[in-house]
Amino acid sequence: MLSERQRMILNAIIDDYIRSAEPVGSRSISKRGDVTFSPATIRNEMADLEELGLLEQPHTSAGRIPSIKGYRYYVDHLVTLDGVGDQDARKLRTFFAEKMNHWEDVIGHAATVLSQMTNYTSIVLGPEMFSTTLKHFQLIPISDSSAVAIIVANTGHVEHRTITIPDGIAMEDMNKIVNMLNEKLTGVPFYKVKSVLHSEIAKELSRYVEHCEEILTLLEQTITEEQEPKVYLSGASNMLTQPEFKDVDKAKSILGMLEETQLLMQLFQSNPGGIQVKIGTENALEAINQCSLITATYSYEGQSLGTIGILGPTRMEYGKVISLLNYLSKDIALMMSRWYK
Amino acid sequence: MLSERQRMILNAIIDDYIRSAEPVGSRSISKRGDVTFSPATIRNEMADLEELGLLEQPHTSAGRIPSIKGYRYYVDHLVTLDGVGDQDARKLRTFFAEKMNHWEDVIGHAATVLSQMTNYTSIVLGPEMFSTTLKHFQLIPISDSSAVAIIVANTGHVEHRTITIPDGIAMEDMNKIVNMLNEKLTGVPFYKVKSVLHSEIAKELSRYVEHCEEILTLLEQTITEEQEPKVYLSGASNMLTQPEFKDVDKAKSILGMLEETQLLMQLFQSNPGGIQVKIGTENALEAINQCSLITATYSYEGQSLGTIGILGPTRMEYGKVISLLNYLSKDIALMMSRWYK
DNA sequence: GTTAGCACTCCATTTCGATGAGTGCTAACG
DNA sequence: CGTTAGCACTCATCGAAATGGAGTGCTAAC
Repeated sequence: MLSERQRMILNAIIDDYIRSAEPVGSRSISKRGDVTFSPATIRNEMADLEELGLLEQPHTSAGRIPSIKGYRYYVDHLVTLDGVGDQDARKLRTFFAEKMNHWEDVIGHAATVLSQMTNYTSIVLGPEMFSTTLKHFQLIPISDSSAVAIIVANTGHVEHRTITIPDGIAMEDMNKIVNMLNEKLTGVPFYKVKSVLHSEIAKELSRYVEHCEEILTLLEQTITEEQEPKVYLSGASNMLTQPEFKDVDKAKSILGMLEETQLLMQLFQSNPGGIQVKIGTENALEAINQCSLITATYSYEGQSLGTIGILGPTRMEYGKVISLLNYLSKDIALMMSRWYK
Repeated sequence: MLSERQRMILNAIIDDYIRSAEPVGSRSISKRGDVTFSPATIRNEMADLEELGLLEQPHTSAGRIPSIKGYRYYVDHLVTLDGVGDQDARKLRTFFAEKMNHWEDVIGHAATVLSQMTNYTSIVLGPEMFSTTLKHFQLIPISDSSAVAIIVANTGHVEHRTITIPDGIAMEDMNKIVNMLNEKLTGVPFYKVKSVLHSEIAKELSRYVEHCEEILTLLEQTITEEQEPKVYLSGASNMLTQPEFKDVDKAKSILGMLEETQLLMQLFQSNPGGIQVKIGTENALEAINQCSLITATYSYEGQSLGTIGILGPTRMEYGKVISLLNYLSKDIALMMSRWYK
């Protein structure tokens, strides 16, 4: 348990370090105004905080910097949520006022705004269709042997893919089945589509359509095919403004990682809802062991749909970012419900 | 006009410099084997080449590096197209063998492969719908006041957007019009849609549908709305491996630029078809004045559809990249025709 | 418990000279 | 006359040594 004074000092050090990116000395803390003790006293406390593992010393004659544990304590107990500034709020309002055609545009654009406002990197996971329901399913023939399958969800989300139609299958038969599927599957959540298909539809169809099995399998694959949510990335180059990544090799390993969509999705795997902060080595990936990742989920009708996140150096403006993500995730939810008023 | 010997020397210098990224001295050229003159002779020629503006000297006691003009001469007269290596060819074959659902996936994936094979940054402009024709148009209602419009092109390309339906317009009326549009517009190239809409359809409809004007305007907007081609970017972090960008500020200005889709599209504006090489300051954007951009267009049925490009330092392996882009752009065309055999 | 004072540590920056790669010029060579 | 060997000169780079200064830990006094 820390004393009040220790907490003040820890807070002051982290604040300073977040601003300056340089080890903080006892003298500068003493001069800040909010901690009115002499440098010597502060030095003593700092030594204690270091013993507790909350601070570190790059070398004997330097000031202190926060350790991972120190940041963790700061985030859990000390950080003050600044709220969203006037300017940012205005920016967000104009952002949400913009008319956008695609669901995905909203999310993608949100990523851009987020990275611009924070000067960090933003990573946004697009909505998953998993929990939504099927609204419409359709095949549009393109040539003799190929067609475009279009799948619309109740959220207005559209998926489409090109499929190849095997030889010996008549378009008519396909259409019969598609019509049937539409009747039976509309309103069914995607995660149930597969079972409904097998239990209710398969037998009924088999009577009056040739090649039924084959067609059904094809369509089933088409509808249920794993559709990984899209990942939107913005402001990756902001990483380069951080002094901790002025070393090109470090920067490269992070930016390289950011290009691999697969890895990014891994980062977002544990998804308990609400705001989550992962500091330094708390992150699974080694490439971002010097970074912190703050994530928030956005939801629609109580269902968590996707995640928005900010990646920055461990020396991140936690207060600002947490407030912002909180604000934005709620606003996105709001916007979605308005969208389908 | 350069003498044969000068061309050999210029070629040798550029080759060496592309490999090493360091100023090339007369001695190392002399030792390469393909130029059998003494260092002193080579020095004389180098001085001449410098006077011609083809070479530069970072400082008096350093070797020479190619100037923009030097690279230009190299690309126009000297470069040997290596062809595509076995390994790369194999990689491309497996790439094209993969089954992909979306048209866009092919293009996006091509960008990835391209950047991996070259270790440069690849930029790919997705297919434009401009020159394709309309195959199918449809509205799917999502809620009382919103619907998803789906537009399918003859290439299998799908566009969709969410539209808001104004109060006082019945879904029925909408559907009538949509059906009509499908009849009349199928097979019409997108760039003609607007005029056909006005000349052939407007008057005919106005007779038997209420609110005709309003609906038509809405749909027209929906169909013809500027759809900027998507930009796919891959391997941006490869820039950081280049010694010329070890300075973080330079790297930042380039990577920052790469994040702005708008700017990237600018880069691709002049689009004469075939392979195009822009070296250093020949590029419009200042941010890439130290880079070269090589682009190729890919086409379908004679129509140029989009562009694939490689961005790297001016010290780029021109021969390799040009061969590769040439190969790939043709393969994409091939693939597209096979897709709709 | 707090603070002033002081010796000490160690990084960062500068300075300086040595090193060496590379040049331009001149003179000799075939 | 083209080519080449030789040589003095330039200048970036590297390492060692010197300097400065920020910050600490400890002790003793308040």
